[in-house]
Amino acid sequence: MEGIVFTPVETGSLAARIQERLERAIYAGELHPGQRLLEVELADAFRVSRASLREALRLLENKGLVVSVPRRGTFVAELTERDVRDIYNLRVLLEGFAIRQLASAPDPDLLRQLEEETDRLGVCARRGDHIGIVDHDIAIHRLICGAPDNAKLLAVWESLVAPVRALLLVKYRITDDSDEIERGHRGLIEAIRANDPDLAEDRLKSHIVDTAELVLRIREREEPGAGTGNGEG
Amino acid sequence: MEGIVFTPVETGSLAARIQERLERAIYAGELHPGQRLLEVELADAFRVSRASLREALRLLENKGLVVSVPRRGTFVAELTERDVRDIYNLRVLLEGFAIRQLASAPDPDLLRQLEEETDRLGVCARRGDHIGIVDHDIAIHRLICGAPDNAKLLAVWESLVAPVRALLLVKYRITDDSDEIERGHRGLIEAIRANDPDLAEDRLKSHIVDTAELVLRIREREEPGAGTGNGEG
DNA sequence: AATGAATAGGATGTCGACAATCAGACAACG
DNA sequence: CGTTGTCTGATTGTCGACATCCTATTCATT
Repeated sequence: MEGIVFTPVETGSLAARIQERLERAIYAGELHPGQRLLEVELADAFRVSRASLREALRLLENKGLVVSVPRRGTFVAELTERDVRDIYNLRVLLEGFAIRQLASAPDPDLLRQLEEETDRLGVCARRGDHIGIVDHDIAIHRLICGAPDNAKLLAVWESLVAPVRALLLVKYRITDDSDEIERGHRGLIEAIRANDPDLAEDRLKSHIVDTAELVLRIREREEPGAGTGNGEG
Repeated sequence: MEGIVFTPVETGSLAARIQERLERAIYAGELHPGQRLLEVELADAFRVSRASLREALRLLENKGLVVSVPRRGTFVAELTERDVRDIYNLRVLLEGFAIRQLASAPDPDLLRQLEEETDRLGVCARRGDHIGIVDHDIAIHRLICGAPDNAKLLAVWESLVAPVRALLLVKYRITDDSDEIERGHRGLIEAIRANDPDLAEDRLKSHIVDTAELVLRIREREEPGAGTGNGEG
């Protein structure tokens, strides 16, 4: 009876399930940034009442995937170039702090988990499984952020994960150089294992900044007219 | 038509107003940490429907003031010692980053605002106005966090402000050494104006850590049996 | 032609009620 | 005596409908 970890029991909760469906739809691009989400229409589509759907929208709002303005409606969140920069700068700060602590006192168990995720990341990369790549990429960075054992820090990081996921999907839809993808993360682990906080932080910073710049270039190429979205919700 | 700042138009929104009332009640201690919030009871008290009240609870949940577990109910959030440490460590990270940027390139206008708030802080301190002290204390740190001009960073900081406010109320209910309160913040401004990022970050860090330790001591003295609350919401 | 008001349509805000589910108490059984 | 099963009261989850407010069109006026 010890060490056993149970998978979370089906949370049920209509709102939670709807929230997940909508989240996937946003990631899949079925719902475009800026698009208005009509409550009655969606409630009808999901065969639920507006009350449940509104609750789902609230959950989405907490995750930062939609923004709702009173009496005006709810819209799929738009990420301006500024938002992207803000998010990545914040990631540099948070994850930099985390990886620095981790590299100062490497935890063998955590290192093993990091390598496992990176292995899976490599498999997905070679397979061209973009969604899998993103999942494992995020999992790696989540592990890093969990290192300081600061629940609040992790929670804050999680609040950024939704837009980050959307951005990574954009990135990996274009670039799927499997070697490059894997190499970047191996370098991080290497620096951690080497007990070198400075190197780890530097590599992490480069890693994140490079991604940000790449994502911004892709966005600019695809949607030259973007950047007029709202900045906050 | 420039420089004009409009006061936020009456948001109306029943849920928002209820949320504010509940928030104040929590700060005032009328609702104890861990206390269950019955929907029907509260809805009845406010003379609104459960729908509006549930929405208000969701808003509170976003602010981290309550935690709700599905099918079990909603409870006033409890802060464990661990939570306090996590929050203050995170503040050190966020505000340290912010004040470092600010001290690297001091903005005269921002400095003026900081001094104004500190003046008001001093007035409240000498007057023994605890709530006012907390308001201006928070306002000062909010200004600092706004320095990097990173909306996400500020948003994340705001997500910590509710528990921080609650903790500061605890602190200033005990210690109202008006000189000490004002001096701490003057030191920060001084370091910023001196264009000394290292000094500014150091002083900020001490300032925050000292507060955290003091708050923890007060809590321990007042509620020796605390610390069994949940850790996350 | 441009501006402003009045109106019609539609979407969100709010409400009260029903249904599903959980906590606790109590009884039955090993 | 401890454990399991059942029942009951209470509370959250969900629903459909009405009220309120916003948007956009239309039309009169300058």
